Amino acid sequence: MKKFYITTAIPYVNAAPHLGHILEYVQTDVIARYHRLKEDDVFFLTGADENSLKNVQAAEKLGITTKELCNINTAIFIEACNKYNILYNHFIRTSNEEEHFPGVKQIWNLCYENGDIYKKKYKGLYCVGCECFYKEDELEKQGDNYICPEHKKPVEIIEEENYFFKLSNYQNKLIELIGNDIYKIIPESRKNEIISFIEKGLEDFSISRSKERAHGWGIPVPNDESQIMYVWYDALSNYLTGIGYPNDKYKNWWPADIHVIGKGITRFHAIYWPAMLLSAGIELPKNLFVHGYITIEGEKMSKSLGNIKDPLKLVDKYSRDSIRYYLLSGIPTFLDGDFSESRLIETNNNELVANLGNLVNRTMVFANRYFDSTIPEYNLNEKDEEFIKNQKQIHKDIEEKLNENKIREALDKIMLISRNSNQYFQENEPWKEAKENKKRCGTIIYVLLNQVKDLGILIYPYLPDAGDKIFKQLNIENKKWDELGKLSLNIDSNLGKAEILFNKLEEIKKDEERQEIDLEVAQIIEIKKHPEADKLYIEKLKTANGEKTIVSGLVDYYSEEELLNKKIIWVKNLKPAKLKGILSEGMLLAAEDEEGNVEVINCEEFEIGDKIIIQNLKQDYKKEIDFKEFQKIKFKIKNKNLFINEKQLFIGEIPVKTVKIENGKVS
RNA sequence: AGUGGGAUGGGGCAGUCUGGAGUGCCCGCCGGGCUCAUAACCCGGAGGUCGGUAGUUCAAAUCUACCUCCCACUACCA
Repeated sequence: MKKFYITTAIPYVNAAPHLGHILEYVQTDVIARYHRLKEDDVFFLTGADENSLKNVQAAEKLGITTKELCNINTAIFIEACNKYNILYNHFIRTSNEEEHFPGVKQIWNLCYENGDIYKKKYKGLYCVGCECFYKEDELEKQGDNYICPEHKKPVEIIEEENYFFKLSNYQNKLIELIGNDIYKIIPESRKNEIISFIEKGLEDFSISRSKERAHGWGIPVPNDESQIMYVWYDALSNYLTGIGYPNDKYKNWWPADIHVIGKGITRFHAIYWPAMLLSAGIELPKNLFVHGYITIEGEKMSKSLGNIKDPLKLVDKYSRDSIRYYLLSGIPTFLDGDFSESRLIETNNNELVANLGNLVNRTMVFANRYFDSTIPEYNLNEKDEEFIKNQKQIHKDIEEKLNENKIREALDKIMLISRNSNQYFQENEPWKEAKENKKRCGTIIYVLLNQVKDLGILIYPYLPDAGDKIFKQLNIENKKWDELGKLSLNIDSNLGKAEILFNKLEEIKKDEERQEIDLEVAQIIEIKKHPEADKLYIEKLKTANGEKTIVSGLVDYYSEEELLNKKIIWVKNLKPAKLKGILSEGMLLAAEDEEGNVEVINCEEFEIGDKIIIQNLKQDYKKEIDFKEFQKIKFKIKNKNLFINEKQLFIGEIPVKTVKIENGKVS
C-alpha cells in the first residue's frame, strides 16, 4: 500500500472562511478521495494558523482574548469543512502547545545547529496587517508616511535585534531542485515565476520578533524568551507537526506528496519552506499545487443577494454537491475563475440533473419496473463490447488526468462517460426490447447498470453524496477504483429503489429594471482649490438635506467664479470617499465630448432638492453606490439630452439638457 | 499610467505548456427522432479567416515579436 500525504494551507482565523478557502478544501478533497479509492494509505491534513498577530488584533477589537477568538473562528472553519463534506484526517491548530510547539522548536534547533540562524539588528518598514517588512519602493508614499498597498495603512518603522535565516545559502540549491522538478511546482507558469524570482537573488529573512511586538502571542524562540518566532516559520512547520513530528511516526507520511495552496503564498512554500527543510536536513515535499483565486460575479449580485459570499449560507441554500461541482468544473483548476449563482444553477440543471442524474434515474427506474429490481442476465453483442471498450479507454484518460491533478479535465471526461451512456440507452431502445426481446433488453440494462456503477466510482471523489446515493440504489458497498470498467454486478441480486440524485433548481429571475442612482439638484455655495491637488476643487453644496462637501476635478475646465452659485446635479447616494484627504460626499455630473470639452450640467431653472428621474421606471434608490458600480452606469449625452442606458432623464416633465455639448459621455 | 488576466461560431467556456485537418463542453437557433427518464434523452443542421500584423515551420488557435481592444487590482478619474 502506497502512502499518500496531502495538505491544504492553514488560513489565518481572524475572520470567517470565504469561497476561496472552500475551493482549496474541495480540490484537496478530490485528490485525497481519489487516492483513497486507489487504496493508497491517505493522510489529509488541514488546520488553522492561530499564531498570527492579525488574530491578536482582531481579538482586541472584539474585546476577547486571542484564544477565545481562535476557538470561535476555528470552529467555523471546521464547520465549513463538514458542511462541504471535506474528509480530512486531522485538523491542526498551531496554538496547540503540546502538538505543535515541540516540533517547531526542533526544526528551529536543527537550522540553528546547521549555522543558518543568526542574530542581526534590523530596521525596516513594517506593515502590521501583512506581518512583513517592505522596501520603500514597494509602498505608496503619502506625505511623510509610507502606506501598505494591501491595507492602506501607514507602515511602522521598526528597529530591533532579530534572528535571521540564511536564505541566501540556498539559492542555487533551490533553483536546482525546483528546476528539475525534484520539488515540483504545478502549474509550470508558477514554477517559472519562482525560478526567475530566485535568480534575482535571495535575501536572508527575519524569523523572529520581539515579544512585545508579538503581544506575547506565538511560539517563543528556544533559549531566548525575549523573541517570538515569525509566524510563517511556525505555520509552515505544521505540515510536519501535524503528522507527529518530532516523533518518528511522522516518517510514516513524510515527505508530503502534495501541498495545495493559493497563488498568494507561493513564495513561502516554494522558497522559505524548502530552504528551512534543507537546513534542518529533512526531506523535501514532492509537489506544490498552486490554485488561483475566485472572483464573485459583480458587486451588484453579491449585494442584492447579500449572502452569496458566505460559503456557509451558500451551502444551506444549495446542495454541497452542486457547489462542489461548480467549483470543480466551472473554475479552472490552476487559474483564476469566477463564481456566479446563475451559472451554478445552470450547470446544476444542464449537467448534473439532465446528464448524470437523468442517466442514473432512467436506468434505475427501468430496472425497477421491467426487471422487478433485480439485475438481469446478459449476453453482449459486438456493439456492446465496442461501447464498453470505448468507455474503458476514457477511464484510462481520467486516471491519467487525475494522476496529473488535472481535476477539471478529468471531470469533463467523467461527464462524457455519462453522456455516452445516455446515448447507448437511446440507441438501444430497451423500452422496445422489453416487449420484443426481453433477453436483449436485460443485456442493455445490465450494461447500463454497470455504467452507473462506474459513474458511482468516478464521481465519488468530486461529489461524495452522489456517489453514496448511486451505490445505495445499486444496493452494494461503495466500490474502489480497481472495479472500474468491470462487469462486476452480480446477476439476480436485488437493486434498491431509484432515487433522485440532484434536484432541479429554479432559474433566478432577472431583477426588474429600476433606477438605483439617486440624482438631485443642489447648489454650489462655496468653492476653493484643494490644497494638495492641482486638479481638484472642494465645493460646499446646499442640498435638501443640508450642506454637503464634494470634491471635483474641474480646475482645468472652470474657474471658481464660474462654478460658484451654480445649480448642478448631485449624485446623492454615491459612497463617500476621501480624495487627497478630503471626504467627498457624492459628486456632480459633468458631460464630456470626444474633443475633451467639459460642461457641468446646469439646472438653473430648477429647485434645490428636485429629483432627476427616468420616467416609467421604479425609483428604487440604493443606500450607497460605490464608485466602481457608478462607473458601470452608462450615462450618455445625445443631441444635448441626458440618458442612462438609452433612457432619458427628466426633472418632472422637463428633460435634462446640456448647453454646449451635443453628444458625449458623463462622469 | 503600473501590474496581472483575457480576446476561440449568437452567449458562456475548454483546447494553447508538449504545433499536425477548427477539435470539445454548456446554453441559444433551425430541422428530425424517442417516450425509460427530473418537460429529461438522442440524431442532424446553420453559424467561426481561433483580436490584428509580421515572423519561425512542411504545418500555427497553439511558438516568437509588435499592435489593438476588454476585465481586475493599483493611481490626485468623485
